[in-house]
Amino acid sequence: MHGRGYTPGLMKLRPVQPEVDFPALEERVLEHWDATNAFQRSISERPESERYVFYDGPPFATGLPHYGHFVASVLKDIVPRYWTMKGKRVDRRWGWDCHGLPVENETQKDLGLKSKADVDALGIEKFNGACRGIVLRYTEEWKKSIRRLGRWVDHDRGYKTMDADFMESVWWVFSKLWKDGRIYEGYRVQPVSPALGTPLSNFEVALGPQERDPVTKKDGHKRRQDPSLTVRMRLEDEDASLWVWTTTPWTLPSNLAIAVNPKIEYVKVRVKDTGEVAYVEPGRLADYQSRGRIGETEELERLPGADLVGRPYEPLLPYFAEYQDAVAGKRQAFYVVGADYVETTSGTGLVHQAPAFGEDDFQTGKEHDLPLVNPLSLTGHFDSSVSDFEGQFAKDADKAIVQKLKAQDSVVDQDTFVHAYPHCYRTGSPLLYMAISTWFMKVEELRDELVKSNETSHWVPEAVGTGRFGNWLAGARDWNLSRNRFWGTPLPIWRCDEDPSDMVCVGSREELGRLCGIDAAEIGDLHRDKIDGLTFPSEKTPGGTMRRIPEVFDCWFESGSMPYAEHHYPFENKAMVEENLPADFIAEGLDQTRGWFYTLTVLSTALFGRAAFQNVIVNGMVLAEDGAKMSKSKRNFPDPNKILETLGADALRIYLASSPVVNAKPLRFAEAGVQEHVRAVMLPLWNAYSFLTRYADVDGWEPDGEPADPKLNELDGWILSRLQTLLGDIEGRMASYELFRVIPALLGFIDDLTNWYIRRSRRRFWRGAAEDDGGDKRNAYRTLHHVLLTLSKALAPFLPFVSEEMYGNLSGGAKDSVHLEDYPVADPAAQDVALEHRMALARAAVGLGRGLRAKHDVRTRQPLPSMTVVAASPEDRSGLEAMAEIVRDELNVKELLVSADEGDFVTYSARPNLKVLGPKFGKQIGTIKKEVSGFDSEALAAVVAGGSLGSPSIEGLTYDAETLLVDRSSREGTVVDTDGSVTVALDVTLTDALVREGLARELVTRIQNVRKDRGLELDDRIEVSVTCDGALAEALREHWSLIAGEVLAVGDCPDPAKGGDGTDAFDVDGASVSIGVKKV
RNA sequence: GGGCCUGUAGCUCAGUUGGUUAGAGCGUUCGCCUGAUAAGCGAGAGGUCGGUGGUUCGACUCCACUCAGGCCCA
Repeated sequence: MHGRGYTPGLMKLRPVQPEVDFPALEERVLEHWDATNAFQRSISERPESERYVFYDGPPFATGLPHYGHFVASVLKDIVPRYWTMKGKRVDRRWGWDCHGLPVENETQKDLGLKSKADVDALGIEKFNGACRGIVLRYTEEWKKSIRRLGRWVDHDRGYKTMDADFMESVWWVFSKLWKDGRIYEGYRVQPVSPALGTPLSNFEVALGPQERDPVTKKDGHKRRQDPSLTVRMRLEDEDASLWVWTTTPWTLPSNLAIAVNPKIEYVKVRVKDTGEVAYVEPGRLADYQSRGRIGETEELERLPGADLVGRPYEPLLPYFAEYQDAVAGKRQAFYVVGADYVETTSGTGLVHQAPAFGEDDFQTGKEHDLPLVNPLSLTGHFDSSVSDFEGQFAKDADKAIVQKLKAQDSVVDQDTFVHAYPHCYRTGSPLLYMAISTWFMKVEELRDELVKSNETSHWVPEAVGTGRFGNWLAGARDWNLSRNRFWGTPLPIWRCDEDPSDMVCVGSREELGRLCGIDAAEIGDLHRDKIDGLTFPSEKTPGGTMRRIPEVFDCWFESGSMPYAEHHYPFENKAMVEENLPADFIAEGLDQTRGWFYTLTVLSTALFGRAAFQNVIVNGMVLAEDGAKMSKSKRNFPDPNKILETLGADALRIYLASSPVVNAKPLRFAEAGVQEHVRAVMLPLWNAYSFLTRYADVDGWEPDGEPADPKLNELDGWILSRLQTLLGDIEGRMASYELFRVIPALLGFIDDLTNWYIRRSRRRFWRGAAEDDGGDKRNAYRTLHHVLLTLSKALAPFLPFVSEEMYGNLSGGAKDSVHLEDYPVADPAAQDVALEHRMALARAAVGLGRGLRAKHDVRTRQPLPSMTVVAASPEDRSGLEAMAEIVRDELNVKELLVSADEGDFVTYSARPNLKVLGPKFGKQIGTIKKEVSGFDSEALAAVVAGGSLGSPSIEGLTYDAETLLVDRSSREGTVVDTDGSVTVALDVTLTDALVREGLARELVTRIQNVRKDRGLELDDRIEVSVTCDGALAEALREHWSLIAGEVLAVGDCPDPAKGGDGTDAFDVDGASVSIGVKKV
């Protein structure tokens, strides 16, 4: 990058300014990657024997990428980059999901097609051509955004589910299931949009018009008014009727049974006016009567529903009367059945059953072996079996049906009924529920194996795998995998037009060609428009012609086939695919639990008897900042591309990767959150990097390849040890795929590096070159260089851009890209736990000291005579003594005293340690609390010293260091503070000499500020003039050499009485001073 | 309607087998430090841990019910 090539090996560091434009830097890095072919090389330079298998879950390209895709993409980039640097060969191929209803809907809209019939009229070929045309219309935008995000993925060798090779593999998958006996044809009651002439998915039903119920205030389907008809069905074995209620008169021609609840009580009544005898549920009868729909009745008998079960009745309408006949000694239909679902909240308590037109009816029909009659086409028109209404639309036929029933005196009551009812999301017309022929995969029989193979997958978070997904597998139902649509992979079933049971499942183009007697090479595309016309003579049925059934696959079947189909398995790459099952890693959103995760698992288990993936990270949903769904119309979220352009991809990546969203929780996306990561991570990191390069430049230091000595200076040893600790943390967290725990560890390290290591080491770098420091400065450079270079590698998977920039400069271009490097391995031997501990003590002491200064209003520039640190353990005391220099310097005190006895500074109070005492003395805790609060400081001092106290009232209880928690508080009137493990006491006595030294430091700060204001370079030398008097003047004279050294002033002490060209005036503790600075 | 998840400071989130005074970051107030830093440090204010009831010596934590939101399924 930066337009120059790297010379491998060590070289002078390029000085880097603290001002930085991350987005511009990232653009340069992207160009560098392109120029060096870094992505391809990151794969090809790793051995084929070390494969790490990644599957990309394919998105639809019908919309633009949004934050949800970004989250998944960040995960799908970090993990493969990490394992690549760990030496693995990680192929990453992009995938596009091309089929499915969203695409068809979009196309229908574009072409102005309202219904399935319109599509038929246009022709499948044209329609599919249009679908193909729009599927990939946003791919360029996707490629651009994904590239800008820094995700490395191969688009050129990507797969599309509409490619003929992919589709052929899907055929193979299906044919394997077919051969294994896992496919069957069945019926399923589905919502049908008669206007579209097609069944709808539940998803589409939910898209339909919604409205709030005025009574229950709950959202639901749009409400509509339907006819409410109560009819009489005449019993065959008694001169009495069954009263039955329905809101869908058009289903009455298909009535085959009446359901009662065997457990509830019914009555037989005589209507006084008419003499009619009828059965009905008594509560419902009362309801009819209270509304004046039925006159007075006389109760004849009470009986449980179970007594009605089995009784035969006359068909209401004649169209399917043949099912009255007994077959094998059993009446086929037109009798009363028992069904637990029958309730008494509406109707008559007796429910009309048309098994083809309702889920409950269908299930009841299945249980009682009722026939399935459906006289309606998918467009809702009666066929010839219902001769009186043939050709009429079902809903339109309601009136005529009611007329006919009235004419034959079958109507008890006619009314209207308002209820929530699903409507078509595209045409607004009410949906019809009817049993449709569909193709199923047997999944229920596979449940145990599914659960077993899932146990071999590592889920992040774990609870999704065991809970949501595990439960779903355990209760899995057979998978309806056919759709009555056009743009999809056709089901490869050819069926004989003479004998529907004569079927052939085709598993390849070659097989189809052979059957049809054409050259397989002529069969290119496999979409419906190309293959529906291919027929062949039946082998089994003389004279029969085999034609393909019209259904296409549920597109989830295709995405679940992706591990095989992306490689055109088994037609190509057979051994490779089989060796690489299951995948090492996949990642998708929580919404895919029942989607991709499920279909991958089902197919892998059915085909190969194992899980499809070893590790999976599940991400949560990205919401808008207001907690609502991100919505284009509401404009409640910032443009993703704009975030990338203004704040940069690195910041966005770590914002997402460290948020709860990578642990399957919802994230409220906030631009301020991204900004915060620029501030908290990117800038400090950059400033540390800039610090090193600028000082190295000023000093003429160059990386010399020599390792830093951890023993020479505690600070160096400490940060080197902390680096190892960080690497160990990252290693563990990446091994368990807990990415959200990586960035916080990094934040802690960056804080240690910038706010302690560099802050404390500043003077070591600043020290004049001539000064003899025993190699301390050189060691500091070596240390910081090593830390930042190692960090650039460790951060590369997470912050691929800034780490590339840092690596390029710090390594002298050892490799073309940091992403071609090996990941730094944590070395436990290089950790110095004791050193980390004593540095933590020192930092605690410094923190307390700063707090005391603030509390007693003594600024840090004012030197103080001494501070005493008290620690109980000898190890801590010697540790603090070793850190005395650092603590003194940071706190600006002349002397650091370390003491074992805190008695002079603190008083003790105590609480019982409930965790220890609770289980043993449960009910006596109240007494114990009272006793313990009575102990005075001196008594407790004995406990602190290792002694013990007996309990006055409880037998067998002694209070000691284990059973008591001792609290410390500073003694009245002392300048003391404690955080429990460390106590510090600050001596705030001031002498005139100390005051003068403090003033000298004030002068240093003022002069430095003037330097900064004038824009002088770090190493510019200056002449200083100062005008002041009194104590300030004395301080100036007394400490001139110190001041001059700090501000890089040359010459003798200026005469404060003379002044000179002083222009910047300040107030120091009420005294005025003016300062002039001139570059020499 | 069913399954699962979430609800803790103004905001984003931690909170280990139940244990005492519920933490962090951001924001806010006051003070401090600063020639790497766009930063940093210290102190303060800010909480009925969604609600109700239960188990227990003790509940943010366990149980039941309930309210609100989310994902999926029906």
